[in-house]
Amino acid sequence: MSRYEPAQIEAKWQKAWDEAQVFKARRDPARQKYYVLEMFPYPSGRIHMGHVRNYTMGDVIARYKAAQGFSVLHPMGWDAFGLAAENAAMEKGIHPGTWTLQNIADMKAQLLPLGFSLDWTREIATCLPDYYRHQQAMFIDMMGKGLVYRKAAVVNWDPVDMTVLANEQVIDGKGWRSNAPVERRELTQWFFKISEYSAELLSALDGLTNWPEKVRVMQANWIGKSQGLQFSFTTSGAPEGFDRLDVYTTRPDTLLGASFAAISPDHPLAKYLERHDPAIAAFVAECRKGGTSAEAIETGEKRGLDTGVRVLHPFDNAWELPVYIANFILMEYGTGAIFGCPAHDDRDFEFATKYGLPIPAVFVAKDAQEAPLTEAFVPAKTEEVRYIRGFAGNAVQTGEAAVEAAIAECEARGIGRGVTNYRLRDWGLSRQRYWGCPIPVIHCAACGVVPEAKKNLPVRLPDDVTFDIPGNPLDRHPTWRDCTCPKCDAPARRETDTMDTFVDSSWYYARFTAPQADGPTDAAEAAYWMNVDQYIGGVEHAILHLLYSRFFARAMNATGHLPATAIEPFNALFTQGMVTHEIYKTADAAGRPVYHLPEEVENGHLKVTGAAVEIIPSAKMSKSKKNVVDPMSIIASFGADTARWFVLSDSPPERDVEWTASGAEATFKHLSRVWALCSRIGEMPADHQGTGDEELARATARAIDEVTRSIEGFAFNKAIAALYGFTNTLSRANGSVQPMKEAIRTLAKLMSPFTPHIAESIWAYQGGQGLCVSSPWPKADPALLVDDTVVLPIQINGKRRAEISVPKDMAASEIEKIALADEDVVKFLAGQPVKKIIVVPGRIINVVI
RNA sequence: GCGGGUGUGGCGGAAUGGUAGACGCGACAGACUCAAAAUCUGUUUUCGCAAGAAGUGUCGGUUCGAGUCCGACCACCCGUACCA
Repeated sequence: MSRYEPAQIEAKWQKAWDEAQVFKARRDPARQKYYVLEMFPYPSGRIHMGHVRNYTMGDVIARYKAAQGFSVLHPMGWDAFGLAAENAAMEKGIHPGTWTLQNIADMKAQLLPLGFSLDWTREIATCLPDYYRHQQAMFIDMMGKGLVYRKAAVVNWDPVDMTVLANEQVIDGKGWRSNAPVERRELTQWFFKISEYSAELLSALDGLTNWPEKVRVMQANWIGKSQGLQFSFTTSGAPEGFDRLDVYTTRPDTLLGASFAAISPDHPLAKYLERHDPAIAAFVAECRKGGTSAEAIETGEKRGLDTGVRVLHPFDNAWELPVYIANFILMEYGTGAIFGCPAHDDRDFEFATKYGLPIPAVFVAKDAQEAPLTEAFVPAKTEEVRYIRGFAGNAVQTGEAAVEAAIAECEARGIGRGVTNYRLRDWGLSRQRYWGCPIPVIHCAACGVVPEAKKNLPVRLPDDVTFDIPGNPLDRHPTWRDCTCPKCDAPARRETDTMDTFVDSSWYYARFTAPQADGPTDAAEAAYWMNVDQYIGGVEHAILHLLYSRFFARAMNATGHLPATAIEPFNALFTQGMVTHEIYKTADAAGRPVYHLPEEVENGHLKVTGAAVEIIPSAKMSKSKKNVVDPMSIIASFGADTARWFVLSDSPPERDVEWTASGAEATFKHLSRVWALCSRIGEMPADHQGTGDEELARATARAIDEVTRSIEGFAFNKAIAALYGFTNTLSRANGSVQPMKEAIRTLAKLMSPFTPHIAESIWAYQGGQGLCVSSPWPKADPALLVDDTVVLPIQINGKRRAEISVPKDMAASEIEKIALADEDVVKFLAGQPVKKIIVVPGRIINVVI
């Protein structure tokens, strides 16, 4: 065997796999299927270490499951619509489609050398009409099922560029290009009725036992089921038509601590007053400044304005509360109006203090006296409190029981009713942008809003668009926009909004099961391949993408595109950590920050100019900060197997990992050692009789066991540690020829999910049958996994003082005797009486004195 | 602000409530070499000559025994509905 030259062997084996079509997924009813999917990439143009890590994990699972005999589906595609393409169009004058397709080609060329076991015949790109026509058809089907509707919603509006901004494009409340203060503006937009599934999306989380607990908790909190009281305040001094003010509260037990009521600036009452009162109009206008994100709203200064309107406390009509307009109240949640109880809510306390409102306490800590509060008293749910203004029912209750009692009592008094509320809002899918899936709807003066006829699908994006002026080019494209009504043939206008790109990624997993089907899916293919058995991706998608996908699968079932068994599309989920890197920063003459790629920097200085760079510790790799490590240079230097092994070797997959290149070189050295070991074994004389064959067989069994269990548990770093250990054992072993060959073939097979190319070479060289990739996974002989003796540490008062070696199944009483007779133990006891001795079989002995 | 997570040697990390630091990197020493690189062998938590002591972000608790469980905090990361 010659030197280890990855470039040569990797190309050779990739060709061999390709010719044998080993990764082509075939529907085989005789075999159990396994569908492994990694979150498909956005085609930014370059793959980065995060991609390599994600796809290598998926590839390890795919190759491992194939070796276990499963019929594996492992596809890849492109989440190809999105904002970045339009930004590129504006900056570089290149068409978003051209830019995207070129990026796809570039990224695919970078992915191929990594040797992933992907079925490229199923490749899809969401920006192609072949894909989005089915999305449009499903949208029309969903309209038919009442899952789509229009309503007004707020967007970020850049008043200078006269365009809608994404939250990402709002920086410190200002437009990223214009630098103008952003305003919140209402537009009529399209929505999916995801809220119709709130209860089910929540309860079905219990069944997702192979999802990370944290993701289920985050989704549950996001859906946010709450039990509360909805009731009406009677108003006083309010304009006509506003006799009552509906509020929703999860804390009706604190109703007697009410100090004020507050409404959202988008509340109908606020809008009415805005038109009639200049002071209120000025305040509401002020509230509309800034972006729409929850973070911007919640972290901003809490401000309010007394409207002059009063509401009457439902328990006492003589008790009036002022009604404020407050900038932190969201119209989307509850009724867009609240009552404030400053004594028992931090935000209300801050508000009441600021505006000089009373702060009456409802309860105190059990043994405390009532005293003026210096901060809100918000006890943990279980904490015992003493109600001093409680109602009859909750005076003896705490926490949730008090809330329930309060609801019951309010209902009995005819004040409101108990209501289950969800925080989850309907999914606004309208985007005022070009590079997305057109919403297949036509606005007709006579017929109203009409879905496009299915025979006219796809509604294709026009190619002749320009990005020289901000805004949606579809709006100013008359020949595309003008059309005829599919119902009455009258001249009509096309919807110019496109779909949120989350729609594209909410059903791609289903499309992969039949990427060439005439409809969105094929019933037989979907029935065989769905669900995804293992889904792998970043934890940043824990809520939105995964929740939208869960909703969409249900919608596809409702519209006949997925079977009822596929409404939870992902059987198991694994969330991987990010790949991070230092950021290298200098400044230009004007003091603006300039970022540098890692390869431009050496020992804290720029290679070219020698200028010192500022090193910002570590952050998620992002193009704008230039802290991306290009995997291609590692593949070029050391090969794909090194890159694959290294990204999985040190860190647990769910944890963030700081990229360091030194480890990559070390991995290459290790693979070279394996190669040399393989040569050495291959050159052994055929009749060589060695020693320790029994121990080698035990080590082999242990390696099979550890690697198998580690892969099953997504502990790839531990699988690799076990492979290091086995390699070290094997390189020190001096066994007979056949056992040595057997051991290294097993090593190759165990390595093959991680480093498939070198594994094939070793397999072939050591006389393995056929291709390594198609060979079955080894099984460990259970008899070789158990040892006859165990070493037991002996603790004295919890500190390790000695150890003894005893037969595996020795009785505890025997172990006690031996332990107490141990020389070191006797020395440490120094004659003191033993109070207690704890023997944990097979584990430890603790002597308490 | 709110929801979720993470924190262990010089570094990445390992450890069903049971020997803290597996495995790897780096460093150091030795072998080989005229020399270096490469390779191989060994050492490597800290303090201490040793015996021993301390030690898993901080403070407190439960336990025969805590990195692991509980409570309070600190720092950082992710998400926060138009980045994907």
